[in-house]
Amino acid sequence: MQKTGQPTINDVARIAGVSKKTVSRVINHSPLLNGETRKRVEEVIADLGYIPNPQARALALRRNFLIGLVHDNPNAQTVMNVQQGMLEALHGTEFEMVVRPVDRGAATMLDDLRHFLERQRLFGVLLMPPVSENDMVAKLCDDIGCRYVRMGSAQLDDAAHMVASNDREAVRIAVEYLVEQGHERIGLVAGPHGFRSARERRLGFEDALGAAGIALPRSLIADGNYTFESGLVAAERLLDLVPRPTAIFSSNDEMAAGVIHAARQRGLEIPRDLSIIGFDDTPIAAHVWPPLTTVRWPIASMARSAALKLIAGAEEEEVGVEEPSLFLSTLIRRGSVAAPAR
Amino acid sequence: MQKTGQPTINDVARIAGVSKKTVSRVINHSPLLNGETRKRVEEVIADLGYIPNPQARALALRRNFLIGLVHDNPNAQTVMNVQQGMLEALHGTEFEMVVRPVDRGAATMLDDLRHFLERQRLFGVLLMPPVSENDMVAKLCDDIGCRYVRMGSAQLDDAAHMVASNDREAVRIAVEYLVEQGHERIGLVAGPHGFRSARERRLGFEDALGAAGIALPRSLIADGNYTFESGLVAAERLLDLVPRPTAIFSSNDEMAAGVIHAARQRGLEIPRDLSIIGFDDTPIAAHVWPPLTTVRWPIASMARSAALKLIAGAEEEEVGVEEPSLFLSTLIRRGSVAAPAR
DNA sequence: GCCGTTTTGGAAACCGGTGTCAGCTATAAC
DNA sequence: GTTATAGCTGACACCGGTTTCCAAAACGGC
Repeated sequence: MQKTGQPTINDVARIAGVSKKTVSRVINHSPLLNGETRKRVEEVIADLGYIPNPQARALALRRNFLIGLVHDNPNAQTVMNVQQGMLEALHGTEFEMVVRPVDRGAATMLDDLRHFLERQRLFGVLLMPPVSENDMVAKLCDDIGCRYVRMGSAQLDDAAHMVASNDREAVRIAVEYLVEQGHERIGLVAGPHGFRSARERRLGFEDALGAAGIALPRSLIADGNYTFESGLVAAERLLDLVPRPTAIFSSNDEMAAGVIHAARQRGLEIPRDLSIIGFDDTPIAAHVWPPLTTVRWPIASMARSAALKLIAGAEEEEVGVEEPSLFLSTLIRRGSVAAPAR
Repeated sequence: MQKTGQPTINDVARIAGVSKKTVSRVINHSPLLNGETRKRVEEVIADLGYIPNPQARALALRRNFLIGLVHDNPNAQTVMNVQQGMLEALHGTEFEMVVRPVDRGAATMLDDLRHFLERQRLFGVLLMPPVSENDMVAKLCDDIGCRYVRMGSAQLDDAAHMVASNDREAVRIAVEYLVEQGHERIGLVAGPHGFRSARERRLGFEDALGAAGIALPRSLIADGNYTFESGLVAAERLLDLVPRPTAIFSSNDEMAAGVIHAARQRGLEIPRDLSIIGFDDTPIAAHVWPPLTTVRWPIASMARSAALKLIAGAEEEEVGVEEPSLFLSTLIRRGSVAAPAR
């Protein structure tokens, strides 16, 4: 009867001279346990190096110790930042991270997601934008009974289910900075329709111009889809305008890189001939030339906070502090903004 | 006795009028089954939309349907490419992806990994460079009985456990291209010590110069650690040399972006005054100005292939074709190379 | 028609935990 | 001293699959 594998709860119980159930109580920090017995069991657990089998717990509890990251975000850097924040929160806990990309276009997206959630019985999921902005997905989680936290660029939901940044205000501050520098003809490279972040950032842009009493002709707004190429195309249109805008706010850094590219291709020097501000503060912002002035989006901190919110109460230690649900973005001033040439 | 949840194997058995065991045989494609019975059971399964509970299977089989991605790679884009390739391979299967970063520096790295593998009983793991180059990790997987596939820049192991690219040859071809253009003073921004990829790329660099009969003074080799900043620092040293090198090969794109940055800061025009070739072909390569000539590293395809290797045989359909284990990188010619000024 | 061999299906144990509930102690109240 | 009460503890069923063992049925050779 040689035991080959890892110790089980039965081994612990036998050696400690108690029942499985008692060991289970120790593991789960049940409050109804005699100090004496608990201590003895804990010693045996430490002795054997016993670790509860996650598969067995998952079966018995009808719930896995997995946190899902559901995303359809095309930006690799953003997704990695979120993963990093999540993993930071999960580090040292019994939770693991499962990554689940979804196809926002697909008609079967909701069904696929439902199957995934029902099958895997995840402990909870973190919803990244833009899929997090889809109320149907949140409702699906509610229906199935799967915990979730949404991440986004504006409050959509109660604080228990949402971690948001305040993009509108951050963009307003950034564009006001352009105005302070003396810019009056400022172009906007907007994000894709249907993205909440795109809408909030555009609103912030309009807020700033409105407050400064600067008119915003429709022609100064160019659509993009958050990719480098779309930023390049949008910039080409904006730079063809007469008179040419002296500054451009791009709704994310990758498109801002495209704007820089387009400007350089036609011989414009940045920031002398054109000022540019981006959004996100991905590494690309620091690496382009000139370094990009941009709005730092604290997405990793948001993800960390969201993950902590998700597992709050499940862990041994009490959380104590409530996780914040609103994060403020800050303007990072680098070298892509100057006063307009007179 | 209202059943609320999803159907179980018992429901299927009861309705089909057979035993659990028989249903289990159908699910697992046991060959010893009457065509008649099998068909009836399959109908009931389809009717009920029955899906075997992964947690229960994991417990009974002592093996999870999770594939781990173990990595300590600092490059977000590379990690995302690998994830994408893996997920592509896993799509439509019963496998999910669990991401597990490890801390290469930590003394407890191996122990942490062992605990992770023993606890979670993953089906298998994919090892990304540079941790994949650590033979201790491979040995650990062997000891524990966890399947694994290593990804890397050169063959380290038998084909069943390894998917490799041929960096040395790819770099040789890239540097030969510089030589063909007339460059004779070519600098190298090397990768960090201890990285196999860094070593292979350096060897390829030396191969090309050796074949061309060009001497390689030690001063033309600058160390980097794959980050933008290290590329910038390395380039500053190389560009201070007299005579100045007319071309630089950088062991990855991010450092190449740093080289471009450094060159521009001192007023050099690329490619007129300095030719640059990178490695990886991450998006940054196409987005810097001028667009970077680089070696495309097919990391996503490699990851896809590695994942398929891992799950080969576990899936219903026979794989049939053997997955390739050696991938060739190709030179992507963009705008950062020209003949040296005379 | 008898017996041995092969195919098929069921009962029960098992994987390693958790929940329910009854029973056994202490302690407190009378 | 007896009883009510609360606090621990353990026996047992259960989560939903897989596996072992065995019996029954079907088949074939003599």
